[in-house]
Amino acid sequence: MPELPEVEVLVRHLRPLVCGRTIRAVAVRRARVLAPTSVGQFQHALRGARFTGLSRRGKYLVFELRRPGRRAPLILVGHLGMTGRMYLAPRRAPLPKHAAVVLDLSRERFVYEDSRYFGRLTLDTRALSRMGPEPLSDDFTAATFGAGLTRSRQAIKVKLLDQSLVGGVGNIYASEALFRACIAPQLAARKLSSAQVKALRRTIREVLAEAIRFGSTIPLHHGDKCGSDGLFYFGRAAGMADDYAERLRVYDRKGLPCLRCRTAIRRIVQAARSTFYCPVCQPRGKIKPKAG
DNA sequence: CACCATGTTCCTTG
DNA sequence: CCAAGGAACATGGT
Repeated sequence: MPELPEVEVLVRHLRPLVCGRTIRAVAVRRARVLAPTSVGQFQHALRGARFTGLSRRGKYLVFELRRPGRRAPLILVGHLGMTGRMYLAPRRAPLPKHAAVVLDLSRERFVYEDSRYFGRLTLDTRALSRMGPEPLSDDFTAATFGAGLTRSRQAIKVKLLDQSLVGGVGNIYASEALFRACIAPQLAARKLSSAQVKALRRTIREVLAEAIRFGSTIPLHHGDKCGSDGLFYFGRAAGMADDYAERLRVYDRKGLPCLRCRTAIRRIVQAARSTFYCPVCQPRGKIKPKAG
């Protein structure tokens, strides 16, 4: 359930639930998700610690904890990979098959499950410092963004995914932002005009902010049962309200008519990921003058 | 069996 | 040193 908006919604949901709670016991069922932190380091650091804050950076969750007798806060970094979920569950509830880390609080427990184990829950904070500015903050300027793009020959869609120029844009919203800005995903990053850079900066902020707003209106039911975790609405889950259909305008719409011009949406593969776009609204070359 | 999947990192090559 | 491309990671759904 990745991408920035889903993480933002999750962080807002979890913050009041975890803050103030103390970790009584730490169970690691899949050591890989802690890497490069070892199981021993992880358990030693977290046992007895109390959650004092939770924020988001790009697609990362940043937990802040305090330990008795220690001044400095402890930072715990989470990432959901492709299939991760984090939630509080009753202590007696059965653990899911792919529970990776379980933190015992007093009457409940914090569960991090991830069927593919691509996510992380670690003390290593290096990924945070490598990431570009927050797309919704004032740090994300057209000037900085444009300067970064100028140095890259990569296709703009691929460049957006590497997180270095702006943090938190994933595969779905990269296609969505490019569609709204009418920029072809194959266009080399350095070839964007300054008008296109400004437009893309604006549409990135727009699609992310809209998705957060939309996600905030959906009730979250995590934990056991209800196979539809409230956070999977960003995928192609069934039972979605109608406004959902309007949210994603190109992603996963291969062969369907473009909502702007009715041309069939195309799917291509870039850097081993699907990209969806409208060949008419997002032209690669110069826009030809209409020939009669 | 085939192909697809919301992500990141590491390795190789130029 | 840097940019770019591809494999790897691991599991489940269609």
